[in-house]
Amino acid sequence: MGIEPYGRRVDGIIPLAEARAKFDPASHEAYRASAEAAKENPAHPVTDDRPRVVVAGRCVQIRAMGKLVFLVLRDHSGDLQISVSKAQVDENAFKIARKLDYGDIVVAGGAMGATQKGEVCVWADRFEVHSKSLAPPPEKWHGLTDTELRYRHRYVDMYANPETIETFQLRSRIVSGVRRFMEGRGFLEVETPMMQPVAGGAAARPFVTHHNALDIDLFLRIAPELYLKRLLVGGLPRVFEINRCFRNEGVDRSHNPEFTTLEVYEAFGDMWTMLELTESMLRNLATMVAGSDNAVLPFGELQIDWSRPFERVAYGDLFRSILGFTMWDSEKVRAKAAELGRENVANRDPWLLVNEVYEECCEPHLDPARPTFVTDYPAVISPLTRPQRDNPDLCDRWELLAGGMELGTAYTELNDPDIQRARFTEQLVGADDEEQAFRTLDEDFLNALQVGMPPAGGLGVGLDRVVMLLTNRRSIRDVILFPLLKPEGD
RNA sequence: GAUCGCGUAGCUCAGUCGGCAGAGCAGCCGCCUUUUAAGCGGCAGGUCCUGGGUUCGAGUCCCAGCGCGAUCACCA
Repeated sequence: MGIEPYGRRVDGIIPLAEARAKFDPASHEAYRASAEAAKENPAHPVTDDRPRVVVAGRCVQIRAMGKLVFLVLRDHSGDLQISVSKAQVDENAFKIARKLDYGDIVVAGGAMGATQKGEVCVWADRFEVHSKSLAPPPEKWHGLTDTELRYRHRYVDMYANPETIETFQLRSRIVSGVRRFMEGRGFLEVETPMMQPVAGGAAARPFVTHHNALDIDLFLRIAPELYLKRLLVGGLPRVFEINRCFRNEGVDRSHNPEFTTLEVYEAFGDMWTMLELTESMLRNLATMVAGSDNAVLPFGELQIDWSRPFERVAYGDLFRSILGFTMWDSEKVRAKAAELGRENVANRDPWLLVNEVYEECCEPHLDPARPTFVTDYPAVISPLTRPQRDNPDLCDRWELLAGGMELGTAYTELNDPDIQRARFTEQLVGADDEEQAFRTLDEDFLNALQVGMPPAGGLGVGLDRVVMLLTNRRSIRDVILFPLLKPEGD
């Protein structure tokens, strides 16, 4: 047909939703009345004051009715019907419309009007295909439901399932909302190494890579913590980073090997300033998503209320209320751990057993519909946290849980280099061979603490999980554009 | 890593007791100026995930593998 199937630049395109909003019933009625009159009396002038638009989109529905073709275009803003009448476009454009395939990317221009059935549509006088789609389209009624195909061919999922593109548009607004909030509080966004010679700041297996020119192994970071604290030492009092972490561990509905975190450090703050900040930020985001101050958002079967103050409970209080004895009662803790099937309970650190009992027995009792701060964690499981002055078994740390997931953790940072070195060393003693391979002592970080780090509050939040909760997506893969899958075998 | 479930046309899915491989949509052809997942009529479309085994005969039963999902484990 002598046409360029892959298009060219087009100016003046507006989103489909914007075009739809331009529809004006009065001018459309006036046009129809004058067209009717002209039919009976050819001398009657046809007046057409309907708004004119130029739009583009991917074709998702086609109904060809002889000399009239109805099609529905879809873009990031929504769907809009285009009506192509043989009488209103040139011969070639009509032939193109007749030969249209699902998935073609189309430009149409014309008057915003409506059909006899009242469907708002563009009555095209311009019609062009700017990209042919050669791949067969997904089924139009059921859509693309195969989860594997949705993740592997996200670009198809995005146009076949509008809620997918909506989720990622919302994710973008949430992340930029986090950024605005943090900047509004006077925090400076920074970027610290993703490739680290020592993988520190969390207890997780890292990915290993290799730098050829330097001939050294590097680890993809499991946390930015130790670098952000160096910035406190260097004199930046309020910093945050939004970036990827990588953990070489299992994959499930709430874990992807690469994930996005917000980490925050505030000089002269503590776990409580971080708690206030986190609660304000999440309430802020939920209000934005809900579009009202009454921020109750659905998450599966749950209705999570983000507008009320979050629950707060001390780790030890929760422990006692559920188990009926205190966590300092190491005999009962051992007995309970043994009952839960733990091996070798006599020789293990009692606080590690406390935490295992806690995670198995207490965490499931928290109301998943209520965001909850659990405070005052055992010090043993928190080596980067400052122990409490009057009770060194505990430390100034909280975790935030909601929807049955851990959303984040914060602490009053440990800034005593001697205690920090002792903590790191204890960890290394407990490490098995595999851990020894990647968990080495970060001497430079300890050196930074010796230079002197101000007391500080620090925070880490899993942004993917925040997005899950705020957009009501049950799998982390639904909020990560390209989640990790095994390569397709052959 | 463990257990369970699933894998059939481009897509969404049926397929009975082991007996010729099916439907709808998409595609192709013809007709049609008002359709709303669907105008009307016709045609074509297969590595039944892969490899073995049992059987006269396997999409179906058995074994092994691959992929995806769910649950668990791991994840201070």
